[in-house]
Amino acid sequence: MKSLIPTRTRENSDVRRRAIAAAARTLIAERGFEGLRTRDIADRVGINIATFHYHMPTKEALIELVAQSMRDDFIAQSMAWRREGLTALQQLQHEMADFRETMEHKPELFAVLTEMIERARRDPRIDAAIRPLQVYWHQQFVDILTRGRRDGSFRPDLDPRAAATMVTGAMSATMRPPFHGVSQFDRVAAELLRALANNSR
Amino acid sequence: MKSLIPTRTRENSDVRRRAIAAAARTLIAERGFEGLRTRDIADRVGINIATFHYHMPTKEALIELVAQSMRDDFIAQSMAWRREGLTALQQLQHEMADFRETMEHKPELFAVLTEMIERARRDPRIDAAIRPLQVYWHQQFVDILTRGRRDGSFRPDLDPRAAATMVTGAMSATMRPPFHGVSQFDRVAAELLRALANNSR
Amino acid sequence: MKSLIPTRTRENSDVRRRAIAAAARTLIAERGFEGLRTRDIADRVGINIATFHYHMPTKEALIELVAQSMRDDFIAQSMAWRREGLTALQQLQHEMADFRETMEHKPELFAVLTEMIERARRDPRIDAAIRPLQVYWHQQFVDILTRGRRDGSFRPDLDPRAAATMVTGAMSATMRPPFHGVSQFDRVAAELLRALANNSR
Amino acid sequence: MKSLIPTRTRENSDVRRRAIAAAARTLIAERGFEGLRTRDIADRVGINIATFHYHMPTKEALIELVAQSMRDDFIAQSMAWRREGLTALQQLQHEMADFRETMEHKPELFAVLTEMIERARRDPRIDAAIRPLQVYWHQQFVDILTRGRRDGSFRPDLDPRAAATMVTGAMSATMRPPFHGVSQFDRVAAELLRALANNSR
DNA sequence: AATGAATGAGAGTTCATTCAT
DNA sequence: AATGAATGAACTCTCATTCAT
Repeated sequence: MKSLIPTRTRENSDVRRRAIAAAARTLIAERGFEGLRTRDIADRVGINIATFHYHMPTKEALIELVAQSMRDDFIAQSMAWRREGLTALQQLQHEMADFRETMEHKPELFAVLTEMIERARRDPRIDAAIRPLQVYWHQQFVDILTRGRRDGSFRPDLDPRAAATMVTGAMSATMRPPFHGVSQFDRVAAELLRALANNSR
Repeated sequence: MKSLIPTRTRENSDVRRRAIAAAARTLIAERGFEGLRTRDIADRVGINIATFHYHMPTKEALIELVAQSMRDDFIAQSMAWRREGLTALQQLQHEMADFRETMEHKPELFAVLTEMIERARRDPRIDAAIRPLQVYWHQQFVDILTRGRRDGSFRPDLDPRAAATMVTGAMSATMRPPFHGVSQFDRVAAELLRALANNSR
Repeated sequence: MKSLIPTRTRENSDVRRRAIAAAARTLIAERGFEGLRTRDIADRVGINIATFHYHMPTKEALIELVAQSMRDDFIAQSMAWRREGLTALQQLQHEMADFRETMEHKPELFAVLTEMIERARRDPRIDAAIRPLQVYWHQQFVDILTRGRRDGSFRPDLDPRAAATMVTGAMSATMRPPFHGVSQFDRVAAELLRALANNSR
Repeated sequence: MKSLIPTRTRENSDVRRRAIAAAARTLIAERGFEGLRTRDIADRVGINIATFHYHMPTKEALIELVAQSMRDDFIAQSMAWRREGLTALQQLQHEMADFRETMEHKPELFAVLTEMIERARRDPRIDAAIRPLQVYWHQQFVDILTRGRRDGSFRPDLDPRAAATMVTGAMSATMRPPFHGVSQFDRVAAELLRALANNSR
């Protein structure tokens, strides 16, 4: 049985860490890892730099925390959005709509994510934290495409893994300069649907 | 007769600038902008940090130089590889082969490029230097796809601009973690060709 | 019980700032602005250069602080020395004695002041900080001379503002090379008194 | 017998040195010793920094050259302005007029001079170069005042050396902030004349 | 849990001076 | 006599981290 009182501090500490991660994300989106300063994060949270380090041993740990928080949010989001009883095509369209939604209303998320992907190249810990997110997302498309190929809505010559990379790659391209933005996304999404469609029947 | 004692090399400014840009590229590929230190560049070139600043006023200027050198190299490369008298499909395959070639033998180039794209988000000067490269590359696919659609080798419902983004996006995805590498590229390239092919005839 | 190991002193910010200003003054007196180095100041105060910058954002700010501290000290001094119920002549003699006192026991003060005056020519912030000090000092003589002219102890044809400049200028001349020193001052002070005296009665 | 040809180079070299000294003066007037950079001087003269050092071994030597050039100019000026057959009072008025003239048309001269006087405090070589100039100027007033006291135009209780310091000090005060400018000078000059005048006859 | 003060290590940049031609 | 290239030594300032309270 847990103590009835102390959760207070535990919670507070956790609240702080979350606040720190959130502030870090905002700043990474604004200035990239390059311009990320622990002091700015502390300022944004409204705490002293020493207090920051009380909650966060090192900057490395912070970055890992951010990576984990990205992954957790993403997975949570995906779970929440999970729909049952849809055709493969419908599910694909939903996935695209979700992506579009995020692009429109939370563009910082993508900014942070792309920074992370870049950093993952050199930092195994970031790679470890981010990879599941990417793999999970990719796998969703693999599943959808496999199902859709089976039920005849997608091309029979489809290679699900390669096609999933094609889909995620094409969508991702619309979140990076120079061809980013929702209108670009819409045209690319439409093209993807045509590219996957089974025209032989 | 020249002195036998190996004097410190005195190169002309242009040679030095090129060497500096090259060293900077290598270091950006290795450590990203985040870990780029002017002193390391100077060391790599084999010059004093003051000499570095003799040739390069500021770090900002250096980064712009690198961006420009990327663009120039890319355009030069494209020109060199330009082939005449090919069908659209053949030309597309050549473009893909060129990409694969670079991915296999000069992977740092892509590492630097993706860093630049990230930075372009916040730095208008980098954006200005990099954008032509991206636009040029994209446009080549637009042209190929337009031609291929006309001659019937590609789908008639193709939206050349969107499809070009799809192609470049899918290819780019294979140069970033977690699904990078030539074998991935080969599968994605094959998938792209199937996705573009005109199956109706 | 306190630790026996002499811990690095932790002072509060205000004490440190004062110490920094004092050290800066000494160094300016010794080497002028030309030779003023932040590291030397830090060394003199016994702190790390980073600690220096914790208390002092920039060198510019430091110089302004020094200017302000000069002004504050000067005004405080003047207030402390203020005497009541003296004739104009007596007050003039007191002013001169005060100047002589400072010249003899705190010559650095004048060295710093003259450096500041020189710098004020190019730096509006220093000018703004130093000017009140100069104006205040000048005005004291204007007041004394006006009073003394009225009561007949000074020449009736006296132009108080011009004469005040003459007095301060002559006195200042004895704090700069090549004719500086107290013995020079004494002779000049005596000459000033004769020059101001009302010989017509 | 001198060579008939080589004077060319000698002259050129001397011309260069003079140009360097002139440029240095301008820059000292503009930015003080604090902001004096050899490169700026070279730029102003229109030569390379290495060429500068060909003509000028060190910065120290340059400063000494400037000091000497100031002295030489001053002495030359004084000689040129020397008038014969004037009363002490007339000569005093001429000296004042000359000062006023310089203040109005060559204010940089005073800016450089005051910088030099400040530097002389710490640099014996500058002191050695500048002192003659100051002594010479001072002595001229000593002579005038002595003569004027003898002929009855100035106060009989005049101490010529102290009074000369008073005169030069008062005049110098009008070339430094905060009370500088020709109108200030005019009032101070008038006051000085009244202060020196013999009112007893 | 929080903070003001402190710091080592290093960052980019500057500058008088020198070298080779 | 002139110069492009090079450099050692310093400079101001920054930043993640730690200490003492």
